[in-house]
Amino acid sequence: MAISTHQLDFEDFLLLRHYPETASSTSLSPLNGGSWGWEVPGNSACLDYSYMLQITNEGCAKTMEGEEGVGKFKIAFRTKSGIEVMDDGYKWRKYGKKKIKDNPNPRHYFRCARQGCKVKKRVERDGEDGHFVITTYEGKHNHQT
DNA sequence: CGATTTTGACCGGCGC
DNA sequence: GCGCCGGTCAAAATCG
Repeated sequence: MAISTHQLDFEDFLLLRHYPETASSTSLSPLNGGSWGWEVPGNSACLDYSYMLQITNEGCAKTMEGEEGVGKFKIAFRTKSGIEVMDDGYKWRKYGKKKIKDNPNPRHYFRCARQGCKVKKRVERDGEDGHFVITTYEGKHNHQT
C-alpha cells in the first residue's frame, strides 16, 4: 500500500490536536468544550503525509514529556481524499466498525498490529462529502516504521 | 496455516 | 436511575 501518497489533495483539511491535561483547571471555556482545538495551517496548499507524521511525532514528544507514555496523544485531520485508509508504513488491524449517529456512515476502528504498540487509528468517511475523510490517530508507536 | 477481517453483542461513560 | 452513544472484544469466516 504505501500511501501512495505522496501527494494527496490536502486542499481542504483540518488539523486537530489534543492535549491530555493542559491545565484544564476548573473552568474550561464553554467555547472550547474541552481541550480540543482545530488548527488550520496557513499554507495548506500542499501538505504531504510526511508532514503529518512529523506533527504527530512532535505532538507526541510534547504530550509525553515526562510520561512513559504511551499515551494519550491524539491527532485528527480531515483530508479531501477518496482514500480512507492510507498506509503510513504501519500495519493496522481492524477491530471494529460502528455507525455513528452524526454520520450515516460507518466508522472504522484500527489498531497497530505490532505487539506492544497500542496505537489506535479511527477512520470515518464523511457521508455528505464522500471525498472527505476524517482520520484520527491516538497513541504513540513503540517502534519505527 | 496463520493472520486478519467481519458482524454482533457487551460494557462503560456521560447526560438528563 | 435510566437511556443513549461510542468503544471494545469476541467468534467465525476469509484471504494470502
